[in-house]
Amino acid sequence: MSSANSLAVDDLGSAAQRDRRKRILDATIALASQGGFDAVQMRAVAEQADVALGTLYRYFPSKIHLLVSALQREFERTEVALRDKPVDGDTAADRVINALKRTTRGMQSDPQLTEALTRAFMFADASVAAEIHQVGMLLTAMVTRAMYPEGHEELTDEDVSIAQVIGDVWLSALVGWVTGRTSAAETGQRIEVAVRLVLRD
Amino acid sequence: MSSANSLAVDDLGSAAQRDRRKRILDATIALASQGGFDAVQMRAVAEQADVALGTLYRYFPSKIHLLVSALQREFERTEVALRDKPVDGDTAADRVINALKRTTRGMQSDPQLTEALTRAFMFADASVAAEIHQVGMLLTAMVTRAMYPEGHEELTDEDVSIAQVIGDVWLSALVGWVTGRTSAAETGQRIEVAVRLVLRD
DNA sequence: TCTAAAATAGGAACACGTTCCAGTTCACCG
DNA sequence: CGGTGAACTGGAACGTGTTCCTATTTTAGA
Repeated sequence: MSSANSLAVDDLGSAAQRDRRKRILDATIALASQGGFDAVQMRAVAEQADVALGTLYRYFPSKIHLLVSALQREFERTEVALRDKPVDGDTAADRVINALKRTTRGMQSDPQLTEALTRAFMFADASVAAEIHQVGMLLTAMVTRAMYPEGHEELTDEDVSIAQVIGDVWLSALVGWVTGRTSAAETGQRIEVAVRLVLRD
Repeated sequence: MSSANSLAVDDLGSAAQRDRRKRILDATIALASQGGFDAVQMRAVAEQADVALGTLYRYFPSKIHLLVSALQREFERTEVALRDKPVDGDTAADRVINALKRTTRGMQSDPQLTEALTRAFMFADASVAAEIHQVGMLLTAMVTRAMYPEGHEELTDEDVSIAQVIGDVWLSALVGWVTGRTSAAETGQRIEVAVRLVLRD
């Protein structure tokens, strides 16, 4: 549980290895997108990625690690997209709401994928803490960037706390939507209300 | 999936059935308390509750239903306890913080149980929506009661939104603690910061 | 009290996540 | 080039959630 993880973090590896990793994550996303969490079966992922089951487990030590890593990759793309094409809005609250709505809309356009990734994220236990933490950082980074779009100097503790609260609400709202308890409209509403509560400029 | 659930909600049933249900939930809590989510194995629950496996599934259609129902029962007890012995505090924020801290402290005194119940709650899918919704209602009820301790006439939409936001943050913080990402102290801190953000009297 | 229906017991069987192993291929070093 | 260890393949095997089936017990109604 300490050595052996030559691939654990973002450890390079050969080009062939990077390619295998990519194929695995691609297969994961494809299966999740089609059938959600239950459809991401380790044997199916291995087959579709053209690797042996044991190899799949060498790259990702569990189904949850696999899905959270997929979520991380998707989130990184989202973050880059938001960076390339920043949201507009006159106040911090408006910008944050727009950023989250854009992201949420993207996820809601692929409900099965969102269900798979969200449930994996929520189900993760302590062994996935590192990956979970990465995703959390990305999320608060996206929120704080929307709060302060310009190349910004310093974030206060309160800024970070606010971003965390917004992130928490966003996750809970997403879980509510994924489990069919709240509609897409209600989800957006709930996020907007929360942002306006904590960001009263 | 539509009829057949004569026991789904809180449907009475005979005294023997109520007793079986209680034994099952007791066994669930005992096993969870001792070994967490993984220790709540359906065969073990059935054996400890002195019930056949098929009977267990007649009462609770899945492990997640079982654990969320256990969470619901625990939460109902918590809610009653809070009602019997209301928190004190001069402002709504103080009272809410005290109520949540008391509850959180209770859960943190049994980490394995909390891990089991929290993870089940977060992993639940659409088929558990009803039970999940109950728990959510209990949570916001606890928060709004702390906000307005007196027999209160009306809650505004904003009151409910505020309580929801607080509940969301509390759940996220709990997940963070359960997965070992945040310490107990940080968890309390995070909740307090959020409450003070949304409840500025 | 007798009988039909519902509930329960007991346990086999299946699905999928996970582990493990024997054999093969690949990458690098001398 | 040959050898050595790591990585990979293919697949068997195991554990636990879930389903299913038959025999037995309990319950409710006539």
